[in-house]
Amino acid sequence: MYSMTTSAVHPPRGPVTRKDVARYAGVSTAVVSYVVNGGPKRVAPATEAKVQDAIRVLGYRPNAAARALKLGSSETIGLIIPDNSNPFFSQLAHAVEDAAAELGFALFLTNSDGDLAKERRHIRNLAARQVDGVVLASVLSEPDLADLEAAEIPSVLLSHSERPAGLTSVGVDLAAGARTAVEHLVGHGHLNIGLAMGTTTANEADDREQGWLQALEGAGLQEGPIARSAFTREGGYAAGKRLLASGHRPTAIFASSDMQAVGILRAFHEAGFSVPEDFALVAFDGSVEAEYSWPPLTTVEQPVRAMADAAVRALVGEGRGEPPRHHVFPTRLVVRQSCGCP
Amino acid sequence: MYSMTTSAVHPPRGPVTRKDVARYAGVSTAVVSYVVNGGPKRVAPATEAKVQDAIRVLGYRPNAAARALKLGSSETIGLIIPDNSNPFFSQLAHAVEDAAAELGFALFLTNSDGDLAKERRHIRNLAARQVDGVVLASVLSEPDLADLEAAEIPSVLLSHSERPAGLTSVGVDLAAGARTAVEHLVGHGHLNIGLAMGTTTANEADDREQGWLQALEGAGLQEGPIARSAFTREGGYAAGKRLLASGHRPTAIFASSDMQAVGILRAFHEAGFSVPEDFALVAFDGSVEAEYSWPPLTTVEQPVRAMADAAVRALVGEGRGEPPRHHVFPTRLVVRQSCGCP
DNA sequence: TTGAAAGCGCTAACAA
DNA sequence: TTGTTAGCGCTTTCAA
Repeated sequence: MYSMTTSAVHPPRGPVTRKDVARYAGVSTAVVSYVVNGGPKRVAPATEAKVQDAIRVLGYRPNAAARALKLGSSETIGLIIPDNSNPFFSQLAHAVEDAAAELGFALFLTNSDGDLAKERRHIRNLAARQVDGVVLASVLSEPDLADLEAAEIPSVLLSHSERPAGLTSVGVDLAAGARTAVEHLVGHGHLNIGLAMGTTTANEADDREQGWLQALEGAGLQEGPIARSAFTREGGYAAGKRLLASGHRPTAIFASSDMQAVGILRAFHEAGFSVPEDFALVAFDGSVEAEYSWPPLTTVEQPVRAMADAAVRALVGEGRGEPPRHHVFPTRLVVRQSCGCP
Repeated sequence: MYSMTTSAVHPPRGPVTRKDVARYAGVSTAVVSYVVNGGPKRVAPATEAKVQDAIRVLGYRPNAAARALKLGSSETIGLIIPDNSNPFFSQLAHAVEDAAAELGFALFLTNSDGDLAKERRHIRNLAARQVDGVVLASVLSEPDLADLEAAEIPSVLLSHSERPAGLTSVGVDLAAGARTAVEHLVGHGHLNIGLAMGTTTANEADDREQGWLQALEGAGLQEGPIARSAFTREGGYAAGKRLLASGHRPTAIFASSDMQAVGILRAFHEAGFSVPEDFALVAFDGSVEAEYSWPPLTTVEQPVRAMADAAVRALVGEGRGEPPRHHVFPTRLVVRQSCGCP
């Protein structure tokens, strides 16, 4: 008789499960689990070898959904940003991805496009997907986190300097950063320093404006003209044109984002002006694009990587479960040429 | 006796499950499923109302992990790109997210940073997470998809013009795009047209170089100088300096990416040259940054949104399950000022 | 050191 | 139209 006594000759149909591995290795499914997860029980070296072998031979790959169901955690975090095509946010997303990956978490990326309804939908969706946490760069300073709270999903807010009540957040000191920028302009001898201020859908105060004001007051200078527009290249372009047309034309401008500064640069170039000869310009964010504009932008750099680390750690790292707190990071003025420095 | 006959007075401890809803609404769990998913069986309007009510009152939210386990699909796709801080890829990621969201899929974002080992790790990880498909902008033209194949996860390659054997891919006709760009430069009367060519980790031929060559040949022109460097701003900067130093200095340059062109612009500005007066420049990609450089870049635009749509549809939309094919999209020359046009 | 088995929450086939 | 129920693949307690 040559009858087969085992059916494990060819890999089983469909995906290989832990059961197949157990059968092939001649152990129980529990042991396979212990081997795969390195615990919680120890396994005899010989047994472990058999299991590892079976895993390799069968090409076994654990099913994350089953694991997530059992554990109640998907080892995943969500990120909601206004727009991944904005270099500041794309750098942030990259950093958050890195930080999450280091802890074994995958990253769901979503764009709200500055749309409140979309933001809310993404929050809902992420909650339903049982993410272990969400990093939210909201269009509002007090976003609606009800869905996350109901699902007991921790969240951290990004880029808010004012302390949101009872929420963990990470950001920079916007006012201090802006002040440094404007003081630098004052140091160059400018007396009429304008402001290109970004606005979000929710028309909230932004500390960068305060910082600008404080620096002006500190130097005993009058308020320069203000142009409000979106935090984008287009917004900056429009603001630049308006500033040019303003009755009391400034000799220097502080822009509340690199993107706006890039737009302003374009408006000035088109009008035949040079920066920094005709106008000095200092921006905010410290994104890569600022380094490669012409002239390279002097800008207030946000420590994106550190912020991302802090956010992720607060969510799923050692900071998990700690009481809400606001992490403030220092900014750094990166001096290039747009301010008038050589 | 006042004993309670039901325990549904206050919401149950822990997360609300479909069972709680069923109990509260006085129906079976199956009915709850039918209501939540809108099928596969019809439910009487009155019953449906009761269930909806229970869902609202209890604050029920379906558990995606359980659903994924049962269905064998997580309604999730993965995206692997070299670098989300590169505007071309960040726009692509944004577009892929949009396209996926339209179909109810969430997006895992991962960056390979041009690192082959990292790319492989991400592929593995996405496979383990049972994504329903992955869009891969690989650093290689023939990436290692073994893990995806073993898990029977469909994949599509992005930005490859040569047809990868047996794989679905989407990209543009690089040679044709490059040809158009160079022909435009020829039309401006340039006789010595250089090339700034990007290189990836895997040193593979790129059809943009062919296109440049073809246009030159077609016009009976000699080959201009070539500078090879990374597809980045830094790479372009280095290439720009090399081109400037080259013995037979070109009067026009075709750059294989917007980022390189931005770097070249910087190199030229620093050396005191103007574009397009001293040098004409045409780039490739059509990213937003090209519009706001100075001067604005004439560039070969890739239809990112359409490409993302095609990729996602091939993965999880109507294209799913169809035999592998290569989707080629046409490029469009966006004429701005860097080429010498007014 | 290993195994048996309960059960995570959901879907859908089948029964009523 | 509604209900019952068998798993999906995994982890881990409890027993051996």
